[in-house]
Amino acid sequence: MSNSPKIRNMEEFASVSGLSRPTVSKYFNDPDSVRASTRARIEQSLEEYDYTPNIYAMNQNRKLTKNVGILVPYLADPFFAEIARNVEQRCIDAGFRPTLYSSHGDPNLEVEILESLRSLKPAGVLMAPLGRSSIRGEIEKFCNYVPTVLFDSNIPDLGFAFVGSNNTQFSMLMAEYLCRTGEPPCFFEMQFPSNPNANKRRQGYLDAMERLGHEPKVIKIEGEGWAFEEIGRLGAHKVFETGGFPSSTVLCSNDRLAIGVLTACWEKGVRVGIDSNASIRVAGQDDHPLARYTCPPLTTIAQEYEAISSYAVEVLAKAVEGEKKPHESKLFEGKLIMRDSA
Amino acid sequence: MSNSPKIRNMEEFASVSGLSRPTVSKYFNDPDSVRASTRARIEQSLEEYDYTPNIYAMNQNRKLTKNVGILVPYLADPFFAEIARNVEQRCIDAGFRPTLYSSHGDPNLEVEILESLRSLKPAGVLMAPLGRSSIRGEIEKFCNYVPTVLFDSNIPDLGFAFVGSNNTQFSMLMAEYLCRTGEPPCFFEMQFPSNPNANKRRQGYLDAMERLGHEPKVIKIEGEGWAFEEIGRLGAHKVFETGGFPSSTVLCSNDRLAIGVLTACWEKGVRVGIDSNASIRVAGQDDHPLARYTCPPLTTIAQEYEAISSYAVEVLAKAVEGEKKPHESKLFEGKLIMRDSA
DNA sequence: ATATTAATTTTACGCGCGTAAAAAAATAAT
DNA sequence: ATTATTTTTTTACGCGCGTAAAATTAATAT
Repeated sequence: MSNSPKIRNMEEFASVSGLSRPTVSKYFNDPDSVRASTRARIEQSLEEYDYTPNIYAMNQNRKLTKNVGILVPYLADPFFAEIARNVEQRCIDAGFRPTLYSSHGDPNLEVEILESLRSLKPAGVLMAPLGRSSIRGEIEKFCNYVPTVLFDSNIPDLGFAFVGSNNTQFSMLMAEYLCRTGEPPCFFEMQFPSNPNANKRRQGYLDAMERLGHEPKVIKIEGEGWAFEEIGRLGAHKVFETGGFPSSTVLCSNDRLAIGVLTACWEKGVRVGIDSNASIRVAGQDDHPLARYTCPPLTTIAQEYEAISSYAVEVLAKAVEGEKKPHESKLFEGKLIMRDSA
Repeated sequence: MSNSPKIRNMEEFASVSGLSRPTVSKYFNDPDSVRASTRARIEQSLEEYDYTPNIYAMNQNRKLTKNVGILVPYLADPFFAEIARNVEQRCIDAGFRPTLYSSHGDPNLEVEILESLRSLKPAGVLMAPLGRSSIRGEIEKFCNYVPTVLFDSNIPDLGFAFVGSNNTQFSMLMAEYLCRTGEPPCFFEMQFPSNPNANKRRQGYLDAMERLGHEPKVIKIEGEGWAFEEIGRLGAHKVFETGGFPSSTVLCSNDRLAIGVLTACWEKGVRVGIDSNASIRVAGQDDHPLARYTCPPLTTIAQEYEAISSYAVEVLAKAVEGEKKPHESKLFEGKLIMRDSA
């Protein structure tokens, strides 16, 4: 920072601090591992001399780096961008050095990222897998080498733990609300959902309908990939062409599908909402960042972003420290967000 | 891959390949720097023995790593997520090792990321700055150490080059279209835009209006930060409360503001679009990934994602190779995307 | 076949740090 | 003050690789 001579390496920095290099090295590994007076001296020199240890030399010999990989299936989905931001911040707070990756919806890329991640010797990885299309064998191999916590979407018995939402509860909560306030909903989903959460949500819907004594009606639409809005839009149009929805209330498997349905309704001239001149209600699930801004604003179920993020990082920290325990599956409940679409 | 013994380092790998370590090292730095027959031998062993050079040992002594940092201002904005994905892919194609970062709208974080980036000795950095709130001095310092190409949003004379869109042309194109097809538009923007592109867009609007002989009307709304949809929504409500828009056509500075305006219109019961029973037209700029799915679908100007991405990486590659030349500013034109909102 | 040039191998050193073991010093307990 | 304990210093080695210079080999030209 100052006009002091440039420090070239830890040796020189230790010298100007009046300490030995191993002591300084110890400080950088864990500041609390040195005496308070020593720590103070190092931190004072640090302000004066502006030295940063060479990250490559550090990690070359360290058993464990502080690196943590964060892998999400599709970063262009604001939902994942948002949760990734949360997780990233928690990692920093926990003293890790997070790096963000996206599989961009491609199972091969997902594996490639894991492979390149291994060469970074990460302390741990937080991974939201693609889901159905994920190549389980490869991910399993990875988990044997690197402590991995799965989030958002589960792959049974894989990794150290899974942290996510209680998707069954999501749909049950919404289905109950919709039944209470109007015609019992039909359920709108992709025929082959990319993500196992969709199955849980369908089941939650079916359970709720049975318990309330209504006949469940599930609509499965075609479409592959991660362009959910377009899939929802085309699916809804197909429904309109083939007699329309079996109920005036449509519970979508997720918000992005719902956004597509809203678009299709607009294109078809169908009014959506809860006021008197609307003819259909549409609800989603996830509380997508833009759900508040659809027309009408989307009634949905909010995920516990912060809780999921902080718990996932908490569990990962334990895994990194070598804690052994049976595979845990922690689920957070969702909250109903009532807006004007349903 | 096979049942062959595990390779521990480059020495061993060179040995089983029947070559010397320096030759193998040379290969990994640049496969084309060794004879074809040698290359073939290495690649054959590579398949058989599954060896990857230690990335930390490599980068410790290399003058230049293959790392490239990609920094965007706000990753939860799908527009930036999408362009980041493009840029990332181009970097990989060019043989770099990209890492993605987001400033999350925070100027201090932007600087922090640059600082931590320096310790990674990156070959270069592709940076979309926050804009107005960016701390120019700190970024300038960084650019003196690391070849940096700015994209999306410019900071005058900073970095090796700037690659972005011709924002003046964007607004001119849209303003002309709107004048041609209906009432001349007013311009809707934030009072203190976070991003200099907004100024270019306002100027393009003003120029077009003058040239076409219409009186320009600029509406400046309050709001800070990156929650553009909410800022647009609240701003539009304020406009409605104070006499309404001065024109039945509203050209928004960007799509996210426009999405907020659409929401406000819905909440106010104002019909948006180009059909007979609509009372207002709304247009955006950027072709946000969700612009197609608003109700009504948003008329907008599409950025040349691919062209910007590939040109930015191309220029960066030159900068990395040490090419010296005056600061270049490359701008790409936008395309009008006609939908139902205007 | 011989000289010329380019590619490769040998040899050798260094990078910046982690880390282990033993010796010395500082602190705490008795 | 003496002993026990914790912290720091010394000493020493190694990690996996980059890279320079000299020696060797292979490819090309004459």
